[in-house]
Amino acid sequence: MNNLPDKTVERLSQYRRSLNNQLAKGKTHIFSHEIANLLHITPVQVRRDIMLIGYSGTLRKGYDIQDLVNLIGQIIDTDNGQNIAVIGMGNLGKAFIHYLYEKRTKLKIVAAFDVNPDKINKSYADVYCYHMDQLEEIIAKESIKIGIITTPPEAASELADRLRDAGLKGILNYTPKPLSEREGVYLEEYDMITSLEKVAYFVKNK
Amino acid sequence: MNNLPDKTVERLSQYRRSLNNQLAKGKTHIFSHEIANLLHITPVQVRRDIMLIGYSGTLRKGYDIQDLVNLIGQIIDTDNGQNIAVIGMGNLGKAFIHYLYEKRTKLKIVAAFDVNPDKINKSYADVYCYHMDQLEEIIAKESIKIGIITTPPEAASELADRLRDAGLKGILNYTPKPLSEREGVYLEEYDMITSLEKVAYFVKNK
DNA sequence: TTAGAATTGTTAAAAATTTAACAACAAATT
DNA sequence: AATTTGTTGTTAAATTTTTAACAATTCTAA
Repeated sequence: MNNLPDKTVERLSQYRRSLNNQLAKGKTHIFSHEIANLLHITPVQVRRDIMLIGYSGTLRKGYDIQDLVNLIGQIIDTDNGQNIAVIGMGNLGKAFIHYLYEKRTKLKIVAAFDVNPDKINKSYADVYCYHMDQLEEIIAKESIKIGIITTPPEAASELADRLRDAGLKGILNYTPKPLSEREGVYLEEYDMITSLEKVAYFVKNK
Repeated sequence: MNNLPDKTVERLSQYRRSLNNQLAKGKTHIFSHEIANLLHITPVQVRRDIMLIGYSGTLRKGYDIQDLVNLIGQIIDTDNGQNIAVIGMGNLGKAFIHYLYEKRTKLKIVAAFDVNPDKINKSYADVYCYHMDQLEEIIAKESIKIGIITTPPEAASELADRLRDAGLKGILNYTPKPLSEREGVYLEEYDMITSLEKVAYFVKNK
């Protein structure tokens, strides 16, 4: 199950969350068009994605939600979960920590880093904040594999080097300054202003 | 200039920011491969995007950065800018406000809303926070056209209705619960956990 | 002054992603 | 029992997005 299209991977994550919500409501089965409505995509796309991961529903009864959730978990989670660090304990860093707090997910934020003494040596939503100097030490100790960079943009590039050298395998860069690729590190960029400007453009032109 | 591909629109926003950085460094011209390096995409893609917006560079001299910035502005900005509201003054809402603070952009966050008395009737980075009850009133007064929803997910759907009824044309939904489409409102969803899970998947499988 | 190198603009090809079409079949209805 | 309806799984078509290829042109240097 290692050749899924990028877009399918993104949707699997979304399917799982919606499906978990449905489970919580006591639903046990769901049709492709119901999933599609939840995420406002098309039913075909849902069926196709589900086909790609090799799951089969029951005709006229739909998909067993629990089974599907489990299978998606097998595909996108690792067995023991993955440990994550947040670098930069600003609003955005806190937002991430808060987001994952108490969520049933295999992804676990196990450390935060900052340089501001007001933030260091305290916990926020059970995540302890260390001084940036301890980056390498804590990454090794906690076997952290993924880092979320939420510092000011000037710091990002040097940090990415340190993270790579410390053995991280994935970086999610939330600063507006794009990073260059580093061998052996999967890099995902996200820029909040781009999203906003995209909305602004389509508001203007549609 | 109203039929640009989605992906091109996203990149234009990124080009502009990088180009402004270069301007600030005193550079006046830039080659397609330089832009490409800054954003780690290919030079062809840069040239193609620039072709699509109808700009021409000078052979062997590259693109005039200021001209290009101006043109991108004409395309993705509106003449008088667009007013934006942040709904939900949590970490994420604050992160957005902070992000846009003092940036030279036509997008302006002119109001924030919350229900928490600790947050209401105060300013954060020059953005005043109102009680949610005043939503319609302030949207009308400030002619706000775009809303960023950063509340807890339970509140999102009802809010989207109120925003639509109040005349908003674009919604950026940052809560993990996808909204359904509303006639006449451009909707962009973004989910932080999806980004993370995507990174986790590719870390696992590559 | 000619040859070589660098760079744009654009058409065409390739790759990725989405959508359509429909056969297969289970359940519900007549 | 036959017909209709609803739903999946999948192949094929369509669309969108990216990449390749290269002619045209300008600059540099021999």
